[in-house]
Amino acid sequence: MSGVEPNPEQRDLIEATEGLYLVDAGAGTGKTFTVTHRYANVVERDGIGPDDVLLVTFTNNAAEEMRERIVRHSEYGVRELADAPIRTFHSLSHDILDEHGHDAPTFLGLDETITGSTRIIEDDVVERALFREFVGQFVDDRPEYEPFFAALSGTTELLDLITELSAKGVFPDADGWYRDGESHLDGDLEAFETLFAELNEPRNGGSRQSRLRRKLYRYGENGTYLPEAPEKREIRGDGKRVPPEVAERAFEDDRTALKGFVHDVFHGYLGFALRRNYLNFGFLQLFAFVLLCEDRDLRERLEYEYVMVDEFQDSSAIQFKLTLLLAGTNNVCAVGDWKQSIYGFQYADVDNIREFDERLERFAAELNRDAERVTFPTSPVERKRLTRNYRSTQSILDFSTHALTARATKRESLDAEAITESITPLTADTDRDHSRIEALASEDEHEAILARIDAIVGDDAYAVEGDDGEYRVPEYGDIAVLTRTRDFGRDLLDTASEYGLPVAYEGGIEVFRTDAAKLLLAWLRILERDADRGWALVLEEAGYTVDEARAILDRGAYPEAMVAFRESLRELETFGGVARRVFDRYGREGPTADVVLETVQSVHETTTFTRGELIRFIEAAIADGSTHEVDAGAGTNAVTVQTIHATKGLEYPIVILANMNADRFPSTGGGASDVVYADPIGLRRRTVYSEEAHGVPHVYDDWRTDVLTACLPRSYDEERRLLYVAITRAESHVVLAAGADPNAFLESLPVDVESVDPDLSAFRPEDEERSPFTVDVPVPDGPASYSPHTFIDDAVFEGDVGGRGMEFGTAVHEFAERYVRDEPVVHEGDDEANVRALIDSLDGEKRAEVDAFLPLTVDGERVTIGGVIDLLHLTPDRAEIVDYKTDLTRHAEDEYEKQLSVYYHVVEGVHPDREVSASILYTRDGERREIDPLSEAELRDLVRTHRG
DNA sequence: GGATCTTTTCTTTTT
DNA sequence: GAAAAGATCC
Repeated sequence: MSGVEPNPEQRDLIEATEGLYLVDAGAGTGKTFTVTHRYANVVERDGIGPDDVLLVTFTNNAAEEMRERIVRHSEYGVRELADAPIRTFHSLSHDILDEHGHDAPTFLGLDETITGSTRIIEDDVVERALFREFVGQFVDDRPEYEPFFAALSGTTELLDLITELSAKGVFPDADGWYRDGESHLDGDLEAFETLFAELNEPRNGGSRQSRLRRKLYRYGENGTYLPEAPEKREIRGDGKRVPPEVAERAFEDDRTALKGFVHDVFHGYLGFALRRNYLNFGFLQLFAFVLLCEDRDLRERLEYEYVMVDEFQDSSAIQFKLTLLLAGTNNVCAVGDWKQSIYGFQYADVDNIREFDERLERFAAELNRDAERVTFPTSPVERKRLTRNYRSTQSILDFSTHALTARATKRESLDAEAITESITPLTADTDRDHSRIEALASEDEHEAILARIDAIVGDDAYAVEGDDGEYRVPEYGDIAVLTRTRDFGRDLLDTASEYGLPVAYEGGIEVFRTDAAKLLLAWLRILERDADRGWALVLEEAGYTVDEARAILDRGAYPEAMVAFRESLRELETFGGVARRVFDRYGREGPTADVVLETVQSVHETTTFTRGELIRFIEAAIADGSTHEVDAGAGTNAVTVQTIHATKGLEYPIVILANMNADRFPSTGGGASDVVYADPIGLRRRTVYSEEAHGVPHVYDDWRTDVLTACLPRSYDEERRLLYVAITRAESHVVLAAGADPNAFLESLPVDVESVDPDLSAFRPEDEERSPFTVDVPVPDGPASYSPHTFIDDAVFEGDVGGRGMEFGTAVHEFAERYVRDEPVVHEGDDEANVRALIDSLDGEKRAEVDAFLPLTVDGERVTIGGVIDLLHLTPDRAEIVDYKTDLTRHAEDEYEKQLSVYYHVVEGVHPDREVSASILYTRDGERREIDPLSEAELRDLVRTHRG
């Protein structure tokens, strides 16, 4: 941090108080220092007081820090600033609604009111449950929307959409969309065509097909389109690029019905929330925005003479607009750094800062369309920058900029020059530069990191600057390990505690997904009602095989030691006591177990939960992966482990950036939702519900949306910024660490990667893992693919989503596969029971998972139709194909017919002497239906029509 | 260089 | 199940 006196750039900004400013304040440039001084400078003017200056931050912590520091720099004291508007957008909105929001909903055509008792829902688990309840009612009231719900995979997706629209300032009113909301939903054809054209540019100077054409190779392969969908060759064209007219053809369609559906759900939910007397965080801003738009007097009363927004790169569209409505003059100052924008998934919009002028103008014009709401001129915008960095050495700063041009994949092409040009270079304040920037890769990444930490501590080659400015050797507390994912951090933490290294994890952790929590859950279930699901896990943990466990469960003859332990647990009075006893017995100590214990204890103290309710609480916590804050608590001199996101704004002498692995960071792949809202294509749906197809309702895929989403650019910019944020946390040294397969980032950074074989002899692992119960039956080896964790996961799964949920289809499939292969199977619901009954009823040989690819020749071209057979049942003269289906409405029946026909011909080829048949088993009602396979000629025709 | 096939992934967290 | 990277074939 900078010294007491501001540097010239800082001083310049502190004194430039009048007018519009966009400040590019890079990492470690003393931003908070400057902003607080600027604030102090403003409030010291005649006639200006704290009430005239709005200072917005993004977290309550940051607001508090600002407030404290302003007290130090200004003539105002703690008390005078206590009520000063130094706030987050959310708390500001909350206050505005508290005081003036009673009738705000009427502006959206809602009769309900906002009152002082309206709660804010903070827990999204709770909100999701409420939303499900709302949807239940909604479906009853509005049966005409049944088809839309049939084409959706879940309600959460719909709630996510509502959250996203709220953040982007698109909301419904009584009979349409508030202000210009609808234009956002319609998308922007022109912008889309630009995007399309860009992606459709042939590559390599015209000799290679465009990226878009390459992407559309899979057009139609993962779904069924209605017959009027264009064929693949029509979409892809026969040259190097996709025919340009495809853009408009895919873009233009009538989405009145879809928009109507989303409108009614959104509007209905707003009413529901208000009737239930709650708002979510997004709705706070939504109503505050509406109120400020509609109530001119209120707006004029609330307007501030000076507005400063910190961390502007984290703002969303609606927050930008709120800023404009709250500013009474053009004394607006937005401070931020686009390079540190890493909250896109929370709808932070990096273009708010990157294209500030343009957005400012556009938003102001939108707001002023029918009345003057933004009363000040939106230009000129003066730019300021802070370029002196008080945190890192010059070599770390130089290195960090390479992160922004690092390739995310081997083949990614980047305009490195353009990126470099947009970066404001930072200059280190210190002349000293002894930084070590190194990279290591090791098969045992955890151990390699721990070994490196051990080597760094006390080594003066990694000297760090002490408070007195003198170099000193590093301690554990100087080191932070940053990772992309929580999982990695948690695992590293566990490994570290095994070796007795002082490591503390800071941030949210999915405590209930840890093995410790699962063990506790198992014992609670045993206590409650000797539940098999509990015993199964406990037996497995003790080393019993699946068959043994099953036998024990069947007879209810549990090992004596375990029964005795159960009785000893029964005597304990508190949940915390039970947890402690369980963890003691299993030797689970360390931070993760502590958090489970603390959470359980606090649940006991703050609620009147019964044991059954506690079990359900833990089950719910596991199901939605809810996180709990882990308290550092491992003493002061410990290595900090954090996710990169959690580390924002912090700094450490030595940063180890871990988990630079190809399969983790950046993440590629991933699915897409059924309803898509994205710039510039607007609101689309991926699946279409059709009534008429076969006399039975069916769901079809929408070819237009498939084409449109293929055109949306896939960018790894935010991943690069994440890398940048991590590196710029470091004051003195940076170590990048990877496992056996380093990612492309690491390969394209200018650093040598050292292969490491960690020497762990220096570590003394704590006590060998002991089994708390002796195994009193002989233990045969499990099947080759047996994994101890599958048992645990399976046991938890059922509690998970009530035995169903998103993994439902996969679970049944997996069950069958394992059952047929004689692999461990514990969890069994109705669907699985159906499948088991079917398999049991078959004699002869059964095989699972036979890949089936049927090569056909269509119009002289070879096409391959692929699939996976769920079960192949062989008897001496027959080969029967069985396919499990869990949901009757997902696909058109002819799709199943086609699939099974492929299997049929493949199996026929493999088993020429057997009579081949194919059938579908609907697991939901146990019904079995024989399919009459299409001939190869018929398949050929089908391929010709669907072309996919 | 394009088509086809195989493998691997589906995060992050604040209000 | 869907998307995208990477490997392999031609």
